Amino acid sequence: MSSENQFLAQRREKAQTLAELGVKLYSNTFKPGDRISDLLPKTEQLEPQQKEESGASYSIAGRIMAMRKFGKAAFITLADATGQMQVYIRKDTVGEEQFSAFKKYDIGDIVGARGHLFKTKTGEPSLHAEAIPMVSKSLRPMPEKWHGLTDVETRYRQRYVDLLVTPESRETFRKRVEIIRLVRDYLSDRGFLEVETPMMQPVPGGATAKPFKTYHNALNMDLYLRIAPELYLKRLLVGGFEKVFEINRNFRNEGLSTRHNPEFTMLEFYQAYATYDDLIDLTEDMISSVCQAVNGTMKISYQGENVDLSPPWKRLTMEEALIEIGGLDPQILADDNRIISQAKGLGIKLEPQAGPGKAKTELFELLVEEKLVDPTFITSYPTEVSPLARRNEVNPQVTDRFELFITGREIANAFSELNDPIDQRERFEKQIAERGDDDEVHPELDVDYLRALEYGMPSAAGEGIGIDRLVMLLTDSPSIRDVILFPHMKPEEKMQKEPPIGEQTDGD
RNA sequence: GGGUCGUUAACUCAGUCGGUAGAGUAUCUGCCUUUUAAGCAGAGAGUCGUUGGUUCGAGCCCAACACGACCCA
Repeated sequence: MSSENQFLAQRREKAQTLAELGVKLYSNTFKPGDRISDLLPKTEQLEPQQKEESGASYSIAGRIMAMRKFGKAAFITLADATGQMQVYIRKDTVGEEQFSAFKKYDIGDIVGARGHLFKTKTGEPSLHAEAIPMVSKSLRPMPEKWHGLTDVETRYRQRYVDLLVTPESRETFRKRVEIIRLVRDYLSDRGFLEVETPMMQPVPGGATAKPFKTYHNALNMDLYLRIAPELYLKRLLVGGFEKVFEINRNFRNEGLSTRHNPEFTMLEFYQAYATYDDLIDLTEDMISSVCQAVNGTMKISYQGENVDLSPPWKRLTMEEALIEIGGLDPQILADDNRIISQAKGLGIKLEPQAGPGKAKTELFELLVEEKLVDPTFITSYPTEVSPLARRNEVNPQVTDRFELFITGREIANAFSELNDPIDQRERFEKQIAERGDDDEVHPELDVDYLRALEYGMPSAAGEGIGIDRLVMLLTDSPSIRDVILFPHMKPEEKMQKEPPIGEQTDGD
């Protein structure tokens, strides 16, 4: 017998034995009437060794997480979606036939249990089973009960196992669901319409990033997985919807890291007749209230660092941040040439066409970003690095834009939208001229978007929030892979060699 | 793309100076009708990530590759 298959073979043999005893291995007739989280409170009044007076019968279903077998009795720990409960099985209760079948049950099997409630000698709430039907036979061993699954590679690749044995992981993904629901409700309650715009786009726009390319056979055309929904959402403002949002996937064909997955979830929302100032207030209120709802507090800890999300949040212009936090000399900042040479002097590589705005932004990323632990809005981004944002009326070198930083990371990016079609066309063309030779980024003029603007888009402000990063923050997760159920991984080599389960390769 | 670290039983991990591969859990057998990391006795389980190299001899030394983690770009 090959060692690789020792456990698989043993379990298949047991399954075979059970089948011969007349046990259905994959029955769909058992329907649990109760949830474990509902039963546990019913045992609260009971004394040790006391059974529930009514003697009422309950039924639950779940996975066997642990077994403590005796000769003619056993305790098993059963887990359903709501919690865990101990089930007591004894030969003289379930009968000889069922008990001998039960002896072949394994940790990992999904079973039903029907019986009455009681507390054991030690006060453990338990269900005394009168029946313990098999629901689904497991053919693979579960990870060790005490240490659980700590190998991160296995946790990411086999998330189903991780979720089974890692309560923290289940908790993180439950929180993720709740965070998204709260954000959705927050915006819906304020009159935003949730919409869906194309994920496959002929011209990928709305951000500077490398897109994934695909091909539509019937239409005989290239398409790109979207890098942002922005340009479509703003078309909807042209169409007369005044508040819209979308929560969905964006795709960027770039490197992977603890903060980057090739597909990630983005919230974008747009509000007509609003400016970026209005979105500062909304963002502060939304994120802090979501945190309060999910964590019960606004004072959280992220990877050992204390973060206070209580409003109001700090607001600084980029130049103020460079001076106050980055320690930059205001006189250098005021001089275009000196700011560029300062950036180069600190080892920042600037492309030849890069101007002072780019240099300031790079200096900000180097000197300031990681120091912004408590939430901070940074405003007055250089026009040079903000191709879609509206210029400031007083100082056209900067835009009416902010980014929100928490724990040194960008969480949100927002601006008053550019709705002058002439200005927009010029900025696109300039961008393309600068990026024209960069096939990977694939800059292209979105003429339909410009046509839409020419019909007239109301003044508006829009914002994007990286949902994965927000979830990381609110669940204290160090890696984006901890908040994405199935993060992208290279295929594992051995999966190509491993024969499918049930295929007998040994010759006995 | 570069650097550092890791990969040993199903899981969690040891493995000394290069000299026959170890433990706990899990599994199997026996005993055991209130245990809870149940217990007691016994047993089985390994392509040491892969491929080469050095060596009388490699889990250990060297090289390349694969996958992963972290840091950097």
